[in-house]
Parts: sequence; C-alpha cells; structure tokens
Amino acid sequence: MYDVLIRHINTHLDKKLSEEEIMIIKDTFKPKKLRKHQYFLQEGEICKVAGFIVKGALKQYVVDEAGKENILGLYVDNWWVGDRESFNENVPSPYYIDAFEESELLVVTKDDTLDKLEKQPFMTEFIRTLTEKQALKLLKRVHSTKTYTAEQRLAELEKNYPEFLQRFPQHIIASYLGMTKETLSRIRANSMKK
Amino acid sequence: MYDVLIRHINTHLDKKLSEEEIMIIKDTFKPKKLRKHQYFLQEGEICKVAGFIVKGALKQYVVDEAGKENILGLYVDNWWVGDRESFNENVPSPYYIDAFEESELLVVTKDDTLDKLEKQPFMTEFIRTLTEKQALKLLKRVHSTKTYTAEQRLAELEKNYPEFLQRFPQHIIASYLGMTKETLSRIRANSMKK
DNA sequence: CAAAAACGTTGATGTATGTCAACGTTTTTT
DNA sequence: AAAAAACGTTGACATACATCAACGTTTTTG
Repeated sequence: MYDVLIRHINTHLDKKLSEEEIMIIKDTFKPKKLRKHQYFLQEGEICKVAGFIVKGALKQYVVDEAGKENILGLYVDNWWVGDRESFNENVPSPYYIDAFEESELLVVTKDDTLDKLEKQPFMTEFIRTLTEKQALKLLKRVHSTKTYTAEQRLAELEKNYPEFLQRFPQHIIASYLGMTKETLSRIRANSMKK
Repeated sequence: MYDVLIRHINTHLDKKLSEEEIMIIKDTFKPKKLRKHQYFLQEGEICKVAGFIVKGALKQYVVDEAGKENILGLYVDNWWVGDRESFNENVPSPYYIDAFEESELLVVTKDDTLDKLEKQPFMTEFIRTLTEKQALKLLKRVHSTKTYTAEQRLAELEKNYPEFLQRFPQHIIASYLGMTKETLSRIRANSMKK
C-alpha cells in the first residue's frame, strides 16, 4: 500500500527517498477506505485531512441553487484530494468531495503535517512541486474553457486523461468539461460518423 | 523601492523578515524598468527571470491562429509575473507577457533563486504560500468561467479587482473575462440604465 | 497639429450550446 | 426477478453570446 505513495513521491523529486524518510511517511499517513458515494468532505466542513489516492476515484463539486452538481475536479489513482485552502487556513470549505468508486486512501491530519512532515525538507519540496504543477494545469484549464469549443475540449480530455472517459459516466465528464450531457452526447454521435 | 517588496513578503508570512533576510532580498532582486508595450516574455522564449511589480501593469496572453490576443492574466502593483513552468523547467513558454503601462519591477534570475533565495526557509515558505493562493484563485476562475453569465463575471471582477477596470481598457477586460468587447459594452450599457 | 491608430458603441444576423421533454437501455437496489 | 434509479440519446425550441460591419470619439504618433 505505502509503496504506491513512495513511488509517487520519488517520481516527483530529484533524488530518491531515504529509508528514514520512508519510515516517516509510513508513520504519518494512515489508511482510510471510502465506500462508494461516501463523503470525503462536505460543504461547510473544515477539511481536516489531505489524502493520497492509492486506488479509487473521487469527484469534487459544488451544488448550485437548483441543486445541480457542478464538477470542478476528478481524481483517480495516484492523485491527491482535499481542499487546500480549508486545510491550511482552517476555514469551511465550499466544496463537496466524495468517492465515486470504492477507494483506498492514505491520509494525513493537519497536526501531523505540521509536526512531522513539514519538518522534512523532502516533503516541503515535494509539496511545492505538486502545488506548482496543479497551478499550471489550472491555468491551462482556464485558458481552454475560455477559448475552445465543446468538441475541442473533449478531444483535449481524451488526449490528456483518457482514463477519465473509462471511469466516469458521461454526465460527470460533461459537467467537468463545462457542458451539458446532451451536448456531450451529440458531439460523440457526430465524431462517430467520421 | 525594495520596501514595497519587503512589505509584500511580510504580509504573506507569519513572522516579519529579519534584517539579514532583508539584506539577502536587496542583494538578489535587481530593478528592471519596462517601457509601455515592451515584452517581458515572448512565446517560444524561456522565461529567465521572475518579477515582482513595484509599480505598473502587465498582461499575459496567447495569440491564436487569427492573430487575436487572448488575455490569460492581468498583473498590477504588488503582483508577480513570469511563467513558472518555463522558469522552473527551462522549457519554452507558450505565453506572451508585456508591459501595458510603464512599469518598474524587481527581478531574480533562476540561478540566484536557486543559489541564494531557496537556501532561505522564509523564501521557500513564501513561495509555497503564494503558489497555493494562486492555485486557489485559478480554481475559482475555472469555476466562474464555467458557471456564470457574462454579466455575473463582470460583477465579480468589479468586486474583486475594481482597479482593473480603471487601469485596463474594455477590450482587454473583455478578453480576460472570456467575452468580446461588444458583449462587455452591451452589459455595461444595460446596467447603466438601472 | 494633423493623420493614424486604438477604442467604444450600436445594429443586424448567425450559431454553439442550453433547456425541456420523451423514451429506451443499463445498472442498482430490494 | 421485479422495481426503481441512473444513464444516454434524440428532437424541438430558446437564448446568450459571437461575428461582422459601420461609425463617432479619444488617444497616440510622426
């Protein structure tokens, strides 16, 4: 279980983790299982843990006045979940995050993060790289939501995250891409014909 | 000149900068002036410096096949500019950044960042906070671009960054908000009437 | 200061995508 | 296995916004 996380961290750092560092990781991250549909975080709550997805799939969303889920993020194996702002600043989160599939996570609490992990240079370095990469992805998403047609956005998703299309149903993908399920359906029907 | 930057860093950290740390800052950040319309970064270039805006205004954009500028970011006094991905990974940037007004920056090179700044815990901590805040803003922007109408997006901008409306002409604001200048003009005409 | 460029507004028209509704299929629950 | 819920598709229609074009005003430039 932990080796998935360790391999993940190694691929994002310049040098491999030492035995000692690996021990620290095993000591601070706790396993947590989520049933399908179980909440990881609810609107109004403070996000108390950050989680690494060993296996599974989760979605992050807001619910609008009409009660419709608006998908902001999809997360699968080897990704991180949580609301960083809520976690860091101890403020209520505006987001829901729930398990879309049965999922296995490794989670850390805020206290453990501060007391153990952030004392470790390898960890602060790792967090930094990760946050930066996340920010870059988001900038690209802002850009693509603005400039591309629904069809182009789908093509981009197929290219960058083909696994999403297998794992999530179409109405979820549609919402993530900022379009309705009907539009997505029509686009697919169209591109079939070619 | 440097006190603007120092004050800025102080507001983002838990404890104030020491005299020694201030010396390091003064030693690594170099003043740089940009004329109106001067490039800070061009598409295809590697972003060699990161800059803090002491005074001025810059815009970040991509140019599409039709030659149209598509504004991704607007930056004014007390903000940072640069392409982090290009800067960090030494890869060509897809973005243009240029001065919209005569601007005064304080810039650091990559080498100085690694050799001097990132040896300093206060600086890595600062960069982390900043990157996180940026990521949060971007997530909100992804969300708002997707879910709000043109009118609501303008209202949001007026609330969050009223200074933009003063400093940038309407067609720039429109592009930043992901709409055409005509639409923006009509929205304003409409809300006047009320 | 005259000419040119940039900017903002308004109207006519086009279009991508949303909304609403009905229906068949697949999956989940009991 | 039956019933219920979730999912995907298709059609008719609505609409927010883009595009194109013309024109007046303001700003920049030689």
